Amino acid sequence: MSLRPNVKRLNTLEIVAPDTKTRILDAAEELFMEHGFEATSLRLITTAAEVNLAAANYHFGSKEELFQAVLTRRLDPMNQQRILLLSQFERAAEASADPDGLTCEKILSAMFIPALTLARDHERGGKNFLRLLGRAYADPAPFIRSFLSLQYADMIARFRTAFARSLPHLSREDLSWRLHFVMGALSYTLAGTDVLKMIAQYHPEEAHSDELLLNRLAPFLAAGLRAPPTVFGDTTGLYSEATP
Amino acid sequence: MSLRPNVKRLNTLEIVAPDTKTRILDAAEELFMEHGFEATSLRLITTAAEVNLAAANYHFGSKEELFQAVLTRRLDPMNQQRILLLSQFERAAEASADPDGLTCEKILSAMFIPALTLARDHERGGKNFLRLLGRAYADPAPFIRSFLSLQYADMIARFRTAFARSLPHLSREDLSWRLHFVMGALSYTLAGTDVLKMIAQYHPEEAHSDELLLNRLAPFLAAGLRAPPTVFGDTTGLYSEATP
DNA sequence: GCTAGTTTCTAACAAACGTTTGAAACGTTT
DNA sequence: AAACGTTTCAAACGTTTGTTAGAAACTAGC
Repeated sequence: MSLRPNVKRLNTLEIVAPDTKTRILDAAEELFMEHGFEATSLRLITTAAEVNLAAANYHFGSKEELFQAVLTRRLDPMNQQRILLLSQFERAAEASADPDGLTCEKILSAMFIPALTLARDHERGGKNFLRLLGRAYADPAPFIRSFLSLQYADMIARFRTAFARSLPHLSREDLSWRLHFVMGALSYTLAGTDVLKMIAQYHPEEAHSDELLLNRLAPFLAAGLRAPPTVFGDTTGLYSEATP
Repeated sequence: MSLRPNVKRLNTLEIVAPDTKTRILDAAEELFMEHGFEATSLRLITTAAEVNLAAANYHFGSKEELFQAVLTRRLDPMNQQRILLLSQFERAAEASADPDGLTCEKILSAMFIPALTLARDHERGGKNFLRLLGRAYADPAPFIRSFLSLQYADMIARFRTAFARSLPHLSREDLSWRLHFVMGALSYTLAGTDVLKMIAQYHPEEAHSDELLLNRLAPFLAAGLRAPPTVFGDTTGLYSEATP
């Protein structure tokens, strides 16, 4: 795999600028992150990409399709990498004849590592993309919501069965809720700006901030996942006693 | 307190339409939620509010100030209610001479209940507002970020000390991280559209969906908060073994 | 029925919006 | 050097953008 994908390489040494399509995607990724889908204009994108205005519509059809292309470019490989990593972990656990199978932490790390790798690899692009993803999660536009749930369906289904095997005490409903909470904490953490500040605050010298993050988040979520199941009809009194 | 705040009440019975300021706030709340700050135009807002265009600038000064007014209107009371409820819980625990003080679940419920109450009380407004808040969290615009961190500072500080008392085994750093994760899961859950679908899927007949949500989320997060503290310099091998 | 103060209104500003069209320029293959 | 399919380009379409100035309409006190 090339170190700089989508960059035309002539002869043996000379490297020319990325082609129009890639330059539009790069500029769009940054600007959609900064302003959101609706508020980002094609003029702003094509100007930043140093490309003619009509090139966006020519290569991608419409603004919506461009937005989906920006997401697909990184989201699709990331989710496939997650599935691949999970399968590797499962095979390794089978080979060692581990009676308990995979731990929650292990499954969680199969979800996190591809995201963290993405954030680190593409210097600015990766972090920008995760923040863009965080914005997309919060956008109620129908075409974004249906696109995202379609993109995630396979990967979520795959991890759900893995968690179900690792957490046999949970009902299907409990597992659904807790998977939802896990996704929330993960996307919020990866998309937020506060995490960077927090790492800088406590470990200003540290270089391996991803590992640091993973070692905080995985135990927290694993403990939540392993909590006792919800008792049917349980009223802990947490809610009722404080509300009229 | 009136059942319908900001609604002018004449004599004893007659109720007239809300005043211009409130109508602008209501329309802005819904439209900012739907389109985000940048992509929502003052013309769209004032048209929906059935109010003259210039009224928005006259009453609020600018679009940014209008946005902050929309947030402050509900966020400020909600956070004050959270602090109040936490104080009530603390006094009750002191009165009963509970040796352990407040449980995590109790502190968490002091955070959740005001938010859930908000979502239920104002029929559409409350749910819209929480989703708007979710969007605002994901918006990197500087004036939004600084406004939000200012709005939350007091409330977060208050709850941090409460959690610190309840979780003495956690270092200051561990607590910071886990509070961050808690806020992430909470805001993601309250803002998301998927929660409503999930409740409808598993409990289509149920009416008390807030209590249901609280009874799922609080135990999950409490278990995460109570997880063993991070060991200094610990490398669980979760990260390193799967990355080059 | 006048006055003072508050609120609403019309009108206007230059600038930017997504998309389409048809011509110009490009690199390859006959 | 002609003909090809692909890509880039300038120009234009009718709408819409946040904000402001000043006129008009309203509400209250006297």
